[in-house]
Amino acid sequence: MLDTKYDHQKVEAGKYENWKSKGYFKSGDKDKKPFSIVIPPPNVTGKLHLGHAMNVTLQDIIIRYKKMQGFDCLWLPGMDHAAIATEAKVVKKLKSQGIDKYEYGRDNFLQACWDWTHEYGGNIRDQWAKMGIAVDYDKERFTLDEGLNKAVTQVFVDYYNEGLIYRGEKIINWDPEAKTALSNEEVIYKDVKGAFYHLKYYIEGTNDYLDVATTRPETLFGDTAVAVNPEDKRYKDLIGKNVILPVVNKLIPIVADEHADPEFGTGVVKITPAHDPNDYEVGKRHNLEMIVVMNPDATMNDKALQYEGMTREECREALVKDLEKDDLLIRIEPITHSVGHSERTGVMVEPYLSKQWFVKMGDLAKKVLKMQQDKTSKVNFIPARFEKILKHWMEISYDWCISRQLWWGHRIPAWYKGDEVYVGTSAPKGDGWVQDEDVLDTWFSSALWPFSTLGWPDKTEDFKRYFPNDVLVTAYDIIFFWVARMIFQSEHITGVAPFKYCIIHGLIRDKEGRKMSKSLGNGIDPMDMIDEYGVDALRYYLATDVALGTDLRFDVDKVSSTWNYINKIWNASRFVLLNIENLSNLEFTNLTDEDKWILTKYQKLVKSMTKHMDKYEFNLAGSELYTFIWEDFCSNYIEFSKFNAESNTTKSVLYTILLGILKMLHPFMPFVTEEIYTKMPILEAESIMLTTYPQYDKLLLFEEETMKVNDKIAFISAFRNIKNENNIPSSAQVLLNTDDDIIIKMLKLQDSRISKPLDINSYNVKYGSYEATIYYEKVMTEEEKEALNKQILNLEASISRRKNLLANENYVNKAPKDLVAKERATLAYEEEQLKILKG
RNA sequence: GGGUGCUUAGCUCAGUUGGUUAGAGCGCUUGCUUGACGUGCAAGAGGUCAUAGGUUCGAGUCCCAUAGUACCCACCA
Repeated sequence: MLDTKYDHQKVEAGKYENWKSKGYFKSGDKDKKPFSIVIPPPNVTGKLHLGHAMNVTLQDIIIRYKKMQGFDCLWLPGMDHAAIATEAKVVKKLKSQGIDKYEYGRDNFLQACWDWTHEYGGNIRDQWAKMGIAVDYDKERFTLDEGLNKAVTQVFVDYYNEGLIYRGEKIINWDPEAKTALSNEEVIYKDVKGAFYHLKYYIEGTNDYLDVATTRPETLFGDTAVAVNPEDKRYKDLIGKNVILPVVNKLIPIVADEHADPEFGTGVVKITPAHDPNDYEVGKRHNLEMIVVMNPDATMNDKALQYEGMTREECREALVKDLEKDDLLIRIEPITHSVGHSERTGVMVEPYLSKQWFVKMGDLAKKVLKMQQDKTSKVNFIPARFEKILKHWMEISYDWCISRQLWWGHRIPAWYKGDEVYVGTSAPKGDGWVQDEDVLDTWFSSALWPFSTLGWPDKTEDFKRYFPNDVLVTAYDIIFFWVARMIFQSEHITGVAPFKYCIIHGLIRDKEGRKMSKSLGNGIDPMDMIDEYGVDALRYYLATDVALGTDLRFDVDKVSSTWNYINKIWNASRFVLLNIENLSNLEFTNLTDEDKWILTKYQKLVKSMTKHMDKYEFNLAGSELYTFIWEDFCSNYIEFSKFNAESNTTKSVLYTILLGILKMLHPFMPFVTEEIYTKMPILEAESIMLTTYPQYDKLLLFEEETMKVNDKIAFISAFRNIKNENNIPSSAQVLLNTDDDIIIKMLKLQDSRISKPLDINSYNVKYGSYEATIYYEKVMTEEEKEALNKQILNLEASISRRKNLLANENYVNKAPKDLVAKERATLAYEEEQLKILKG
């Protein structure tokens, strides 16, 4: 039997291990229809935060629901090697031991990364277990395991042969801390305080100068031109002439280019093709020399003359001082502008001319846009609006820089010998070939995740059975990084979308709506929540508090009130179990109106729950279930059942409803439902995980009785209202127009019922066919009179509104019939009420 | 500059294909040791659904405009 109190720690203990060891999470039953999800792989060295908790909860709800509906569910778990993130951590760790990465050497370093991976990967698995997620551990993958390495290499080679991957010297985003290239998506723009430095670029052979404004004076060593707009009248005559580059004292041309905006600043731009993406384009158009002025660690190189060896910041300071001394500085104008920073290391990104590998995006993106136009082939986003983010990215997509100057990752399968390049799945024959030192962007491998995890490029059974995936669940901030890339990779490589539905949820913020971050110290560890309130409460809250795609403001009080809800379920179950202990066979003869009422409500609930679950409307599913459990089942049916406790039929109904509730709750709160389920006197299977989801049966609807009981409940409520509002004691005598046992017992009228009217003031209560007169004399206070008047006025207004409505032929003819009928009934009720109030 | 949300009760949020006195949790008021639960029960107060138009018999819901707010993308020499 259940304890008197819900104890989440006790309930959760041991269950996950049991499910896992019994093999309930495993996929592969060929007699069933397949259903597959791949988990968004968390960084192997990371720690699950609330965002992950929400993400895996939603997936687990889907998986458990589909399992109960008879699907062969594969939920494939795994982790991401997270190239730059992991490498940064390992570098830091080695550094703390006094070891330098480069001195340590590639092989040793990689060994250190693997050690780190094995040490931390277990943490994630422990946290998954705490969350209770039904992933198939037999299928677990790692983005850097042998099979995925094979897939990555194959894709690289194929793309190269198709001309979709190329190596070229271009401006890329350089992270001087990690000393690697980054993709545009890995750059975060932040507003920082800076300045426009207005410098004098003297025009050759004159004493005139151009006022050139720059936020980055230290890059002037790489200037190979200044540009003006061809339409700018101020400078038209100067086009083709030269200016003297300050400090360097060399001549550079004045070129005409659209890039220079006459409206912006002075209309003159210095062109540094090797350190600015726009200038790079200008440089290409005008065939300008491209001079890199920095080392990979963003210190100045020999092109910076006497400033060589200084950092960017030191150089700027010293240079500005010197310019001022030489009267080459006009003024410094403070501004706030946005500057790119590395997502991982946080340092200012340096636009940097460098030789890298790229994926040519144009055609791949177009193919995705085309695929999305076809309803049968597209990825369906839920909510649908997020498809626009995908489309937008596909429209603007620039070539993707995929090489990283790191060691922890998939090594690029390219070998060089002099000017020769060889790209292949294994090293070329012959001597003198040297493999590319670089590895691939971590997102290159995760982009293949939906099929590489299933054995592709081999045509494995798993690949044939579980690809394309049915659903992918992720947050909207990852659409650019991951979702978009999975889609174009899959479209090109397999010819189809990687998944049919892409479910997008929001981010978790703190109670004030701020992002959770280390610096603010407002982060909440899901494991702490689980300790305090239990994982069932956390899961239910995360899945049902907000609509899909909306950010959630995390409120501990709500987790706490979810705990109360579970406690309520626990106690209701306790009551039912106490009453059906000796139930051995189900019996549905002689159903009372109340039995029929709850069975009907239950059927309607099943229908609507199935609809919501199928549409991934978990918040709606949650609240309907909540209302049914708390209002219909606990407040009403359980109370009714107390008057019929010995009946085997009542017991059977209690059992049926409780079982159904537990099943429908199970995807949301797996632990407590399992605990209660196993205490039921009749079991469908040894675990609730193996039971089937309730099926809607329209033959079990009893509309007439349902309406009758609805009236009874409304009548009971109206009676209590009158009693409460008027402070009528329980001893007041009551004349009832019905012998209904439920009404009498619910209102506790057994002793105060009378059979004839009394000749004193009375209160009248009426709903539907039920009517009561309560004999209790009381003088009204002014306040009460006022309240009564207000009530009367409201009623009169409502009645007249409703009369107009029902007099409107358009409404009566066009509106659904049952609605019109309901309106008529309400009107009748209101008129009765008015009569009573006017007394 | 382009885009996407949001604005509903004191707070945090729901609100299915438009259907007529708008829901929940928490908070608030009143009463209650009712034999599953005081982590509870019963009753209640509280909203001109941001503003202004339009479509419709009917708008929180659809359309247009405005304001506030948040985020994304681009630009920022």
